Amino acid sequence: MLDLKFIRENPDKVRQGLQAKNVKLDLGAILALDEERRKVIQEVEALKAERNKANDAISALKKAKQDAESKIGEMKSISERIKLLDERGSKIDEELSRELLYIPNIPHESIPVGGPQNNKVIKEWGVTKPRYATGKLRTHVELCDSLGWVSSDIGSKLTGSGWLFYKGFGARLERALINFMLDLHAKKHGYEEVSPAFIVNRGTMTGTGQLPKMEEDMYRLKDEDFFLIPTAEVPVTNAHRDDVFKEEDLPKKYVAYTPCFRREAGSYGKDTRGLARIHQFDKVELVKFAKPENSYAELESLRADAEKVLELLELPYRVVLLASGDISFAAAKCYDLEIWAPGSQKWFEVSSCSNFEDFQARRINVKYRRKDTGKTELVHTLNGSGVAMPRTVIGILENFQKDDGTIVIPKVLEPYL
RNA sequence: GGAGAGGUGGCAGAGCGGUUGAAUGCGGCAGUCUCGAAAACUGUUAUCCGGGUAACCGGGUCGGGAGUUCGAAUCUCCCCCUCUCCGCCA
Repeated sequence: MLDLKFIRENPDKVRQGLQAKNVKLDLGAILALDEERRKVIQEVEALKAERNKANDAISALKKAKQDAESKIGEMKSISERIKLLDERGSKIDEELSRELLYIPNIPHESIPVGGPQNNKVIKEWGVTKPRYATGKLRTHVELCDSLGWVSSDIGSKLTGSGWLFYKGFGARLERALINFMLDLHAKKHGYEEVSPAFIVNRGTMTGTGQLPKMEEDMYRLKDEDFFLIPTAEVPVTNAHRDDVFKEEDLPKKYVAYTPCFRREAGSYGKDTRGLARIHQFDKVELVKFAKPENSYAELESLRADAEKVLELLELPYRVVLLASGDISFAAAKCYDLEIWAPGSQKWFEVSSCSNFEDFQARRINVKYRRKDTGKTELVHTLNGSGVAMPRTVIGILENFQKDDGTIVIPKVLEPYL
C-alpha cells in the first residue's frame, strides 16, 4: 500500500499512477477521510491531555487523603466525549486502511505507459528453430499424450478439469527441474533455500497484496480462514513481517520451491488442454529484500538469475518489459520472461520479475536500520520465478523433440536424471 | 481431542488499579582510561500518530479486540499464539 502522507502531499502523482495502471478510483474519499481523521485526532488528544493532567491531580489528592470527588465527577463527561471521538477515530482508520488496500502501486517512470500493446520486447536469446526435428512439429499437448508423461484424464478423474497427473519420466523430469533450479540459485547465485507451508492465513495473503482484490482466484479452506498459496512469494515475503533488518544483511535473497494453486477463475476455456494453464503447478521462486537505493540493480540481477535457468536449459526466450497497464497491482516495474514453443508457435510466460519498492514492505512492516542515521526505513521487496515448471516442460518438449516423437533432454539436466 | 501454564522493551526478567514507557540484568552505541584491546566507570539506547521549518510539545502502544473505572501492563470477557502433560498419529 501507499503511504497516506505521500498520497496527501502528492495526489496528482497518485492519480497519474492510477491512470497509467488503468484503475478507476476516486482519491477524494480518501483525502476527505484523512482530513477528518486529523481533526478528530487533534480534538481527542487535547482532551486526553486534559484527562491525564486531571488524573495526576486526583492521584495526588488521594495520596494526601483529600477529597477528590468533585474532580472525578468533572472527568466523567470528558471521558465520555473521548470515548465517542475514539470510536469515530477507529472507524475512520478502518475505512481508510480498507481504501488504501485498493490503491495500486505507482508504476516506475522507466516503463512504457499504456496497455499490453505497449509492452516492449527488450531482449531475445537463443535459436527459435527446433534443434532436432526437421519435419512437422508436434505441440506439447500431442507430445504429452504420445509419450505418456502427463495424464490429464487421471487428473480430471481425481480432481477435475485443469488438474494433472505426472507419470514415469514426466514425473522424474519435473523433479529434476525443481532440483536443478534450486541448486543453481542456492549454490551458484547465493540465495538461501527455504521451504514454507503451502497453506497460509488471511493476514499473510493480505500482506503481499493477493487479498482483498483477488480472493476469487484463490483456493480457500472450508473450516479455517486459510488459503492455498498461489506462489511462494506469499509465505517467503511474509516470513519477515514486522522484522527490522540490519543494513549489512541486505540484500537478503531466498529461493523456494513450492507448488502454486490458482483457481484461474475467469479464464475458463483458455488453454484448457496441456500444461499451459493448470490449477496446481510447481515453481521455484526467488525473493529479495533490498535497500531502496539498490532495488533496481537487484531487479536486474534477479532477472539475470532467472534468465540463467533458461540459458542453461538452452531454451529460446525473450524478455518483455511490461507496460504500466499490464503490471500487477503491487508492482512498480516488471519483466516477463517468455519461452518460445515452436510446436505451438507461441510464447509462454515462465517468469515475472518484479520490484514492489516499499509497497509490500509497508503492508507487512519490514524495515532495516540505516547505519548512517541509526533510523529505520522500509525495505524494498522483489521477486521473480526462477522459473515455473510446466511451461518450461512445454519448452523442452517442443524445442527438443525429434521427428520420431522422442525428446532429447537438455545436457544440464543429465545429472538429475 | 482432553488438562494445565504463559504471552511485558533487541534479549532475559520484575511489576499485578494512580509520576510505570515501564525496575534490574545482558546486549547495542558514545565517551573516560589504554599504544591498542579487555576490564572498570559515565552517559545513551523502543515505536507509531498529530501539531511545528525546527528545537520541541501532545497523544497512543506491555499478543489482538471489547468492557469495568475519573484512571488499566495490572480487574472482566472474547479471539490469536507459544509451551508442558495425556490421548491419537505419518
